[in-house]
Amino acid sequence: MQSRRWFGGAGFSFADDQVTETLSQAIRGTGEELDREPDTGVLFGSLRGSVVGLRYYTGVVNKGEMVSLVRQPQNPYDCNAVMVANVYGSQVGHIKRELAVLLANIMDNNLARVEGVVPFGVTNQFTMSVVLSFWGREENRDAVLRQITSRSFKLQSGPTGTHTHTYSLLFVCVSFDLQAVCTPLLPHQKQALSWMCVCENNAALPHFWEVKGELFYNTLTHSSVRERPQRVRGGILADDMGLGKTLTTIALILSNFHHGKPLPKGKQSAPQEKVRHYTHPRPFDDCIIWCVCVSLGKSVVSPVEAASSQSTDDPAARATLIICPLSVLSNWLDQLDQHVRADVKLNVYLYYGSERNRDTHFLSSQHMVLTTYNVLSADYSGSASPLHTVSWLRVVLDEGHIIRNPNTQQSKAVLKLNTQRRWILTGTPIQNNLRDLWMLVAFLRLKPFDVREWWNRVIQRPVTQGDKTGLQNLQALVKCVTLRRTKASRVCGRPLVSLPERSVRIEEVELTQKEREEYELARTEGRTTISRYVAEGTVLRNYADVLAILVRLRQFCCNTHIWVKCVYTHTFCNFCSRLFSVTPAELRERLIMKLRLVLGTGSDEECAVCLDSVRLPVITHCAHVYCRPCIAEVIRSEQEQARCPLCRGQIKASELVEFPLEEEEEESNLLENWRSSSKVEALMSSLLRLRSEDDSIRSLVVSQFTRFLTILEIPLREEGFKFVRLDGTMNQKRRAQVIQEFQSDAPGSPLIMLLSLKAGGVGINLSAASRVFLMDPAWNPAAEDQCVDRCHRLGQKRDVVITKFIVKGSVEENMVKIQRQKQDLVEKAFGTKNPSERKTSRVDEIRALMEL
DNA sequence: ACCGCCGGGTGCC
DNA sequence: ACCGCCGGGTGCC
Repeated sequence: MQSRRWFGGAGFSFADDQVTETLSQAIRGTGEELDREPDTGVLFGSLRGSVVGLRYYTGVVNKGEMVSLVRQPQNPYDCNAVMVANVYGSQVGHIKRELAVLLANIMDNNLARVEGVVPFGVTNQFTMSVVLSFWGREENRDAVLRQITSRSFKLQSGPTGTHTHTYSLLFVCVSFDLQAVCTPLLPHQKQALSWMCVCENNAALPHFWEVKGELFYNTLTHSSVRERPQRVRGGILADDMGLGKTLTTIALILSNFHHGKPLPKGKQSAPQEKVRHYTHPRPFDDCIIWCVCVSLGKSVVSPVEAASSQSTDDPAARATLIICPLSVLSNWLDQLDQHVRADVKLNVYLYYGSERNRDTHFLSSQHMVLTTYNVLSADYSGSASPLHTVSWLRVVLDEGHIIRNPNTQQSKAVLKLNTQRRWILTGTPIQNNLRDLWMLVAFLRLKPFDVREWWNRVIQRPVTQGDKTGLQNLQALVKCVTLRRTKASRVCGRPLVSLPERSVRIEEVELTQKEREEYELARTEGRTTISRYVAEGTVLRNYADVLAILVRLRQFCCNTHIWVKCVYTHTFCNFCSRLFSVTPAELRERLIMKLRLVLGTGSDEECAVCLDSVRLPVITHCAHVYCRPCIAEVIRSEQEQARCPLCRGQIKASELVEFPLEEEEEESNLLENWRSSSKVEALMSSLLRLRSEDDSIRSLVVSQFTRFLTILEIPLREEGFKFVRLDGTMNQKRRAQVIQEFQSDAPGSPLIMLLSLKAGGVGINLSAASRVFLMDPAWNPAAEDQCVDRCHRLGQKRDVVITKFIVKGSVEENMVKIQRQKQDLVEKAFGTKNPSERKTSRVDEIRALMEL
């Protein structure tokens, strides 16, 4: 098998797909190490070399095109061989032997990443030039330089040139009538629907492709392919929360079943029967779709190019698979009930629960199958996954930013689905980092950027390094697959939705003298510890302690009783000074304690590897918390040299400590010693005043600390408020009940919902509330916004008033300042900071918080 | 390959 | 003639 790959005599050309496929696999790697390569290396320099043997291969390259270099240690003619391939994985040639020795050495020892660009294109059939640039860690620069000069090559400084391009815009106007959806679509929803239909049926390639003679030319990578590149059939619907992404998607499913034709309406066809007859006029018969392509200042009006049916499409595929977080499953069912006409028989199957029907024929025969990311990845990890066997017409990822980390099982499972059309629904396409977007691009199979290398080289690195062209390329790329409107956007000069006003007021809370004394005591203690770390430069190494101190201060601002005394004494008196002079059992116990501290209090800690909130948390011996899969991947790839990404301390897989199964909290203890606090009083007086003024107004009371919510239950009961509670510990069924109860306008339904900030994050609709009390500031201002959006959304009839309680002269005031800076950053820099910058800004943040 | 390299043919100018 | 030079054959790794 292996030897065959390199077998080929003179004059023999490799045209067969098998080889091409193997090569592209070689470039892509196994998929296991997707996220490992650092994008942050520095450029050591570049040198000119030559590619030889062009006439034996079929890969096409153009002037300025990027190529990838793939080591071939098994090559029978030269174990130093370096193969050159174009963006599509077709082999172009080999690096000339003498140079290959050098590259092999550098690549095999991981001294630098080597990237190739073809400066002039192909001028003859035998050889061509290639500019090789070397990227790596600063500490490897000397070694690389030595390698290069010792073999009498010369490294030039500076990068190779890039090109700019302008892109044409696409405007689409559609008018049609939807018969199966009983809810009239708002103008912006119709616009989204028509855009989605065009994305699914239009065969035109994205604008960064140009037809040049017989070839297809990619203006971003400067590459050409003979085969028409597979276009994206789908896209990203990235509208703000509450603009009706769910409804629009339901309308899409009903109206665009096959090649722009709708689902049959009325009587349902038998499962096996192919749907050919439409008993009603098809909405698209009355549909006028015109594209106005504005290109270089000239307008051309042309009908949308009809979809050329691709031979690989399974014509029998008709089912749409919807994947969503558990928390919004019920929302889909509600919306279907609400918006689909009663006489439309839509086969919807909820693929959830242990009794789910795994029969693939059954699943294929549905119109819609609803499931969750967890069910999908659970199926995927087993043998023969039903969801991966079905040939889907369409897969929709709801809250698609869930899969932004490509290392997770969920993401891997999602990528392996077999479908013709792909959609991502998300309100927040970029949350932390540009990297978030890659996974979305990969899911959509936006060629060639679904291969990590091209994404990194054309988009990620240029943008991270502040290259304007990179940003333009990114915008062009995103634009061609994304529709994003905010509540402030306008259609035909009118706002998309006229939502009621939303105002924020900050209520400053004064601590009582006793509270102030306690707070100051804790603060002084914390400052001493942290300033020691700052002086030693060990803030990150002692991150868990620092967080613990901050959590403690933040909790003191709410109510001193949230703090669990025993944790405090252990953590601060024995533990923080020395880690290693204890027995393994003690160490383990203390690490678990820290882990609980970091997570259990509800602080929204993020994993420094995936930059997402921590999932499956583990703690290292140096007391840093990561997702287990993320840190396991680091250890797997770096083996014995594995170091903690935050403090560079040595880490081993065997020394990762997991969070033990959730123990029941001693709630009684919390309630027995109950005492009020200034913040509790401030909230209660607001609520009482509100009730006396208008007892129909409902409120969300939001905290990051679930224990604080528990504390608040006491005075609420005392004052006779009817309330419900929604937090992360509740299962889906319970959540749905609670939300329904709160949203219901039946007499005696609750006026208040106690909501944990995280649980209030995505998807749910709490439009019954028009008051939001944010009890404590969050690290991440976007989390607060998202939470407020639960009620400030479509369906909200009243003006929304948000009250933020901030304790005067406390860490909370500093958090608010940092929040503002973060907001600026997001607006300015598109939220693209690389992890090392993030880490330093973390230290700065901590110093700002503690006024050090 | 409008090269470099190899090796055979050749050999004053 | 154990050289230089010429020109044909040839050519990735």
